[in-house]
Amino acid sequence: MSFDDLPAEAIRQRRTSASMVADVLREAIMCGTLKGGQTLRQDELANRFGLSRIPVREALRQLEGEGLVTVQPHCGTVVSQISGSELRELCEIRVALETTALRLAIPRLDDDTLNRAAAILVETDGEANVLEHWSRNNWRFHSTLYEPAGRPRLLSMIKTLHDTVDRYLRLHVSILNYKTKGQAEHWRILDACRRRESAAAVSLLEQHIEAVAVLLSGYLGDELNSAASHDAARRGG
Amino acid sequence: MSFDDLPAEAIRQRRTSASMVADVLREAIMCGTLKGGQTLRQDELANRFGLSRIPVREALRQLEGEGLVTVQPHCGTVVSQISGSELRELCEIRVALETTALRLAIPRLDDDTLNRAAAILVETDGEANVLEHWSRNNWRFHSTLYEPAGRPRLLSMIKTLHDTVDRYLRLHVSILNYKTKGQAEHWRILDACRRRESAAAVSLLEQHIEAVAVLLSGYLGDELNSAASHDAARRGG
DNA sequence: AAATAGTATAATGTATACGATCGGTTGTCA
DNA sequence: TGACAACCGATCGTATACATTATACTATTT
Repeated sequence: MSFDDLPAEAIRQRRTSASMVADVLREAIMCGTLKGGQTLRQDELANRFGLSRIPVREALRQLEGEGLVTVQPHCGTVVSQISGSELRELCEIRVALETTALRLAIPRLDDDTLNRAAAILVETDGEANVLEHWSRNNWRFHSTLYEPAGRPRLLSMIKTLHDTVDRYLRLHVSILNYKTKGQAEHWRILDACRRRESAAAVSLLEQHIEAVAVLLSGYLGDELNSAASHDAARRGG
Repeated sequence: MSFDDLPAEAIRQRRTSASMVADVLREAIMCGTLKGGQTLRQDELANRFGLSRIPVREALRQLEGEGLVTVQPHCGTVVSQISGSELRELCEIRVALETTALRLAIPRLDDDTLNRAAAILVETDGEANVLEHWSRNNWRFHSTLYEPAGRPRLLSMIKTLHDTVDRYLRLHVSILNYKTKGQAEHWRILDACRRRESAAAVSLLEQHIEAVAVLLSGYLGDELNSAASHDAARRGG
């Protein structure tokens, strides 16, 4: 993440500075460079980017709309922090949406798509355990299976959820421990897809996402587990 | 929607002008006062609100983050327009999420909640066919059933989807034609919930939302129907 | 000594002003 | 006559400057 020469880059790419600031901050939040709860001072960001506060403020507003930060009037902007129970919820939502996508996609999966998905898994098996590579290939695999469903909005929502969960997975889980298990699950899902066994594939996918939730439970602890047992505690107003 | 004295109102409510502009514009877009495809000029909005363009720009950025408008650099901001196939997609997503919410909620539905849901339906049956009342009570009924699930993020996502679909429903569908059918479906869903018949309730809910999609199909026409038959046409990059 | 009011400082919110970009129009040239 | 280039108005994007608000510290009072 380079904070330098942003205005020049903006001009080169024919985009506004505000958009690029939003991109950089979004990436930083997703990567964990900017951690949840951290407050963002406009002046500091503006200096760092070599801009005035105006485009920085607009970027922050956009990120607020995306739910990545919370702007508190006169009190600064803080990076959104997700609680354990919310993460578990996001996994539940992922199950609902991703199983829908997979169900729609399976009848439309052609050999080319299946081979591309397999190639991604082979590539992931072969390469070093770099966090960024794993995250990237993880999403590439999932989205390859979902894309044939032909549901762009659904895919976009899934990606947002996936990224958010992934952000916490990166911070709290040792990738070395998870990669083997995760990859094995990916292969099983792919096999079920190959055999066009929709119910089996959906079930495996559900377990796969559920496993992520459990993994996060272990690291984020009590709040998550208690939420699972008596989840009526957090009723929305 | 009053565009006047917004700054004074902002001070009174201890909020920023930008937030209030965002609220007013969001409401206007949701109500259909600002129609999809319409371009929003910053100067005009600023004059109307009695503000400079700065808070207006920030409001637009926030709405962009929420997906309600699209900011095209140097070319203005346009109110997002949803195609028929996208609307159909949103209904599919609603089915996935709302059935999940209802499944989680049914074991937790107590008599008080069921009575409140029934009261909303009785109230709706009794009152005049005013668009706003119907929309409002429609959401009140659904959310009353989902809230006991204790999933605030899920509920929030459902509300966003509900509002978006509702926005088009209002514009294109005569409420007089739909209210009777919709209410009848609501009563059937509530009955299934009363009997704690989860599968039946979920199935009825699915048909209820599906009916909305079909209704919109009728009004938005060809694109929607073609999307249903060969939906791979719109694959996302 | 503790609590409260007042003040100073730092950060945010907004207006004004200027520079940059886009779209349409006009004029010229082939 | 058609196509292309230069101009102009309108609109957008950003920097600067000022107003407002919150926080922390100090001083005074009880």
